Amino acid sequence: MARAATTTDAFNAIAEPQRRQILDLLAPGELPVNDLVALVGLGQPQVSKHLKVLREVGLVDVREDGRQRLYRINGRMLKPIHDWVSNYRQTWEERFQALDQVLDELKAQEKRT
Amino acid sequence: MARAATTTDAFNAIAEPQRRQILDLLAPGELPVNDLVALVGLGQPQVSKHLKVLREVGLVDVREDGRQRLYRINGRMLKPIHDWVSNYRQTWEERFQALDQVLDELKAQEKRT
DNA sequence: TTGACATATTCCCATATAGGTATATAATCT
DNA sequence: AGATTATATACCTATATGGGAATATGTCAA
Repeated sequence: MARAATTTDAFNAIAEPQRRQILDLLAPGELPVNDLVALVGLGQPQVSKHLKVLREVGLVDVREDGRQRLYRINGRMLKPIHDWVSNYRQTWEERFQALDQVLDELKAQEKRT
Repeated sequence: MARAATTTDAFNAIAEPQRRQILDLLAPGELPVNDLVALVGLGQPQVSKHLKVLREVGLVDVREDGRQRLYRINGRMLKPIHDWVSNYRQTWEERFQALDQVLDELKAQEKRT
């Protein structure tokens, strides 16, 4: 068996750095394809193909405007990733937990005084 | 160019569902390979190969114990993913959008008065 | 030492990829 | 209609993949 298709889910779609960059560029607001082409260092067909992948997993929506296609982000599909990764937050945030505890104690003390 | 190697970074490594499952199984605590083989529906060589990928991107650590290798999770490498995804949280948290709207209205009203 | 157990490695194969180039489709302008 | 612009699609190629099967490596036990 080969690797799962990039269009399988958001996990596979965002494994490609260029596609993450495209999403980052779309974050401030919708953009036509050619603007993305100018911003990403890639040819127009390549950008269109990345956009197709992002479309198929629902990470972007398109709107037609004359001969342009305005792409906009739809981050809802990132939630599963966020949820999954969040389960491991404590693994890298132990220090923060300790800090939180200290802060809580300080707060409690402050209240008492 | 082909797809980036699975060992390129955590993004690529966790695109594979079986590898996410392995991490989930390791979440409660370290496990030897054979336990993982029993829990995942895969052959031992396959599991070993997935573990190799996870090792190479630093998502798991190994400890030798006799003839067993005890694998343990190291979620630090998930933080970049968490950070990147978190930038899009507002996209799926409607409450924030509603809140933003309220704030905008308040601002507009404030200007008018 | 011989054998059983635990894990890693090698070889095989079908498949999807990312980027490149050329072309198709569609909308707008002259 | 013909030319130009904006985007999508088709085709090509090198490459890494994930699973299967067989085998290698290493450790313990009798």
